[in-house]
Amino acid sequence: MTEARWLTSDEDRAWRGYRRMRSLLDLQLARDLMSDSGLSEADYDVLSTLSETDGHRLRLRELAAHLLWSTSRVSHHTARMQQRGLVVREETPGDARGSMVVLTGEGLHTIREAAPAHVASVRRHLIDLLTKKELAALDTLSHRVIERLGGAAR
Amino acid sequence: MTEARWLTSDEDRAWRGYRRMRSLLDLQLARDLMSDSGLSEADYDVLSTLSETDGHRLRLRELAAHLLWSTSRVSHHTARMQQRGLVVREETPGDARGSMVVLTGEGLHTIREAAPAHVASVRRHLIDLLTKKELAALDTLSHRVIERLGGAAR
DNA sequence: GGTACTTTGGTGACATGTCACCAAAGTACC
DNA sequence: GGTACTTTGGTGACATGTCACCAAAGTACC
Repeated sequence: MTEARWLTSDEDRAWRGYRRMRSLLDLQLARDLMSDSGLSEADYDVLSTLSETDGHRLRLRELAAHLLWSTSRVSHHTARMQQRGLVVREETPGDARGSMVVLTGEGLHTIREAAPAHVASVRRHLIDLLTKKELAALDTLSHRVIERLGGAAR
Repeated sequence: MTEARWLTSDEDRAWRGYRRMRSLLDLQLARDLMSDSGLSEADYDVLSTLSETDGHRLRLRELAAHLLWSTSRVSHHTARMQQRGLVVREETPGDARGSMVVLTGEGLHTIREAAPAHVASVRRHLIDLLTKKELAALDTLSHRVIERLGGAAR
């Protein structure tokens, strides 16, 4: 390791701040989302990812790649969401192994109802608290980190 | 709601970037930590929190407050860590309900061994990728968000 | 010191996520 | 078209986290 072994006090402060923001923000957004719409963050992510695609459908493996989840997790989670009527699985034309996860009408309705309150929550607890410069810095630095982690941003 | 209903494209880009950085960084740090030291992030957080206190001990409830965990979660998790010899529970003098979670010698040794590699991982994947200004912006904005969320930073 | 209320931590049932493994289908190449 | 290999998605066992609930102890106040 050619890098310094410890964090400077500025670095440590920023790192702890980031971690704490991350935890608190997560908790708050999850609380708001559950009380406003009865959805978990996982549910919301699945629904919103699907709603942004053509035909409101994705192969299970692609959905997993978008969400950065294992296929196993997607398989289990969508099975539960299917029980609740939010998605269905359909066969993939041309690949008999394939499983398409498709938004139902109810799923689409659910995400459309849930989105405005969720966006408001994100604004209230994060976006509206940042200056233009901070927002720009967050954008730039996060995309740099993503790139280094090979995260082929969507 | 007096706020705008949607995010502008700059805001949306920053928000998605933040979320993706958060997920990728978590996965990478957890992977590094597990392969370097055999610890989960939860284990690491418990050990490092305790190691920073006087006497390397904290009442269960205080530990929960530091970690932003439920007492139930701390109870379950420390029971498992006790099995592995990393912590023990002791009675609290002066409060017969109380449970002190105390780092064992092995727990202290474990966190001391684990810390340098973890710090290096944090540097490599985040800190060293940021400019001075970005680091300062991250510090400032995260503490502002924490404050609004009533998160009485430690 | 008795009564009502609060705090603390634990527990078991259940929800969610991970891991190892598998079967079926697809692909490459002869 | 047969053989070896890869990809896809599912499954069950298990690890981890959440939730509702409880018992025991502590506190306040008369």
